[in-house]
Amino acid sequence: MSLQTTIRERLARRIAGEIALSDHPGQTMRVWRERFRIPQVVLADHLNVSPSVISDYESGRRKSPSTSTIRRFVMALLDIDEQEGGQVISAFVRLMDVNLVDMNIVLSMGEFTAPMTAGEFCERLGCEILAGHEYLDREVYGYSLVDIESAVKELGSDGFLKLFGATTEWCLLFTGVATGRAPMIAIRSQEFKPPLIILHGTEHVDHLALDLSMQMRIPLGLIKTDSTDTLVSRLEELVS
Amino acid sequence: MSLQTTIRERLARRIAGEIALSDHPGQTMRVWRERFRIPQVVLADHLNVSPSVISDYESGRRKSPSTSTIRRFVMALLDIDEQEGGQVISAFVRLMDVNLVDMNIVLSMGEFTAPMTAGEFCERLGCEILAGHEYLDREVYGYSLVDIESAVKELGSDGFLKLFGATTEWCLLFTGVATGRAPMIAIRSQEFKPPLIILHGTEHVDHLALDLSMQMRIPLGLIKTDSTDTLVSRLEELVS
DNA sequence: TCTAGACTTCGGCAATAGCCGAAATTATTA
DNA sequence: TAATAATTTCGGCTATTGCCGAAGTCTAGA
Repeated sequence: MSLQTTIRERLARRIAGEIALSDHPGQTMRVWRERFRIPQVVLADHLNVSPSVISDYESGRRKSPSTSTIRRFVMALLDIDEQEGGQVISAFVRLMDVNLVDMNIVLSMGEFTAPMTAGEFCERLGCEILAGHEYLDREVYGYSLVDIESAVKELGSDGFLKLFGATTEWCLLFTGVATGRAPMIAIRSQEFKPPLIILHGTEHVDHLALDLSMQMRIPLGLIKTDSTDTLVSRLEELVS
Repeated sequence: MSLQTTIRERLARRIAGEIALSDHPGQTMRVWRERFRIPQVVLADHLNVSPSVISDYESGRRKSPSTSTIRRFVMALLDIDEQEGGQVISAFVRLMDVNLVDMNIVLSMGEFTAPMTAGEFCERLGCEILAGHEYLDREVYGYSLVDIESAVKELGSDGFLKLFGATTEWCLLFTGVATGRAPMIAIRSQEFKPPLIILHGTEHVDHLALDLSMQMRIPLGLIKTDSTDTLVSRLEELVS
């Protein structure tokens, strides 16, 4: 069994488990279908059913789908994604080794359909750039939104290593930030650096954080959006 | 959300996912119920159904149970185990951080209902003792059977650390062993040592492995059983 | 504004699931 | 060996699911 197969099986099991345990399995089915960005008609076609069948499930008409329905649903998501290059599967692969999504450390992540520059990304997010203006033409391929408090509590240094290694070429956003220095210090000790760092959850960024940003030649942004949920929504809009 | 809750949720999702994805969900339900060592009558009573209902599911009379059935089943397993001290949940907790069971690194594990000495464990397994006879009175609380080839391929040194840290006071068995030196070298570099090491998969153990065993003061056993599956079965008999 | 695409709603029907309870079988324990 | 406990089998009944297909709604794009 290859590692790739193991990862696909683990992702399948993760998805199937979430659906099976959900109080609203239909809603959870929709969440995952939307994460895979597969239209109902495409999924229905793949499963040899009418699109209304998918809609009936997702809308909750059937309160308790059978296990065979779940299995066919999940396998279809993975098969279709693989036929299209495995984009979503690979996004999850990057982070599953240290179970970041499970532990609510990574609140949201996504790969852009086309890369954009750090400057363009900040502009679309309405993000204030504090440092590293001269590096804003770097390309960014995706983002991970990290809850710094959970990360510090629950990850050892090897976990941080994997977190940062997994997100090379992706913007790292940190929420729940106090001064900004903790994530910058953590990143400084890593070999791999993200192309862009964005902080969220504070009005004031420590000048040490700014210094580290300049020292590492990583642009540093700040979002003062009030709510983490709002930030998650806006980020997810950028990848849809 | 506490870490403990996270672990329980992850275990629930793991179990539910396995059942939902299985070609024979009833069999998988039985496998997990037996891992939790819960009789059908106890589970039925907890779920307010007749024992024949559980038997019907597990025997495959219903080919495709609904998600609500799976959810109730899984939650009942966890609830009953918690009412009895969380023995099975804690056995899984020890190993989930590095996803060893997922990756087929740990092929089997179990906690004894009562601790036994290293000597007694070896005797019940029909295991030849190569070294460390004077340490055989140490108590052993459980076992983990590790596929050394998978472990070496897929674990970094931090993974080994967690593997060995998690199994303190449990016998470590290694299968797929060639000479025996690799696991001994790996263990030598760890702070925590198991009370007993047993090798499987070779007829001859390298004398360096024996030296390391004596140096670390860990009894070393050897099982020449032909089949890994047979070993798994016999180990599982010891914890039932 | 119109068209196309995506999704929803819902009636209807066949198939299957959920469960009871009785009787039988198998396994365990005293 | 006998009693007890655990599990299985199966008929039967009600409830729900799986799915079709038609018609409708909403959104996006030309």
